[in-house]
Amino acid sequence: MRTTLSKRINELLVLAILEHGPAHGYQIALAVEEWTDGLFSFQHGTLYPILHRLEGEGQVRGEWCGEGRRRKTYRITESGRVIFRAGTTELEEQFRALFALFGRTHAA
Amino acid sequence: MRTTLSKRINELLVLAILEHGPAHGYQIALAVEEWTDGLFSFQHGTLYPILHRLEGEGQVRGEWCGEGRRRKTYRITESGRVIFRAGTTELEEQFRALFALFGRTHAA
DNA sequence: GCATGATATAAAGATAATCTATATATCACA
DNA sequence: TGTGATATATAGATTATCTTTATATCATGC
Repeated sequence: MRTTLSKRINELLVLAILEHGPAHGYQIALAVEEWTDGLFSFQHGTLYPILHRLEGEGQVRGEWCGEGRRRKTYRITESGRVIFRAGTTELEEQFRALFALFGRTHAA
Repeated sequence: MRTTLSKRINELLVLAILEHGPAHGYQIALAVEEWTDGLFSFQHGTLYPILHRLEGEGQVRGEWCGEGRRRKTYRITESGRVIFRAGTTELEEQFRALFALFGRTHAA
């Protein structure tokens, strides 16, 4: 499975939040938890490396802003948008196949 | 996320196949690949440890059969069936929430 | 003024799980 | 008799997350 399912989902979650507008790490973590009714969540030790990874790959762009308290605001890039759309489509196909199999079994 | 998503899915895949009838490891791997159109698959280095784990937890029962070529046929247990149904239901809820978030973003 | 808890980011180290590779062995077919 | 498919197992490398710790600001109550 070329790259871990969880890893792909985590990255898509971050991109999904940023599709709504710029946000910094802490906000992203809160938004994911809120919008999925707590079914998905991030530990910060998980989230920040993901943000750095996505930034390194050019899918998001971070900018330090505000003085005093350091906050890094992330925005999704055009490349990130393309990857987000492709990724969600692919994941949806995968889960259709998965639940088709589960459903077939339920019926049996 | 109490236990890895991938781990849970992998276990559910095995249980789903065994809900259809007894099978040995190699058959399970083939069936998963076939029934999900190659979207999910197992390396044997992944599958056999999972089978041993599930057996240890009483979700499946394995029995050596046939002489000469060693083949271990697995059957799902009653406990495994209960866990399978609960697990698929839970996973479905989780994915409904996930795709609801993705969809909301698509619309934005 | 100061302690506390929420906000905010980062990175090192432990843990968990899969993947890769290797080993072993049978069977069918050419 | 050699090759490729069938069949299981395990050690070791890799990957990714989780836990923990460190640092720092801000608001609130005492």
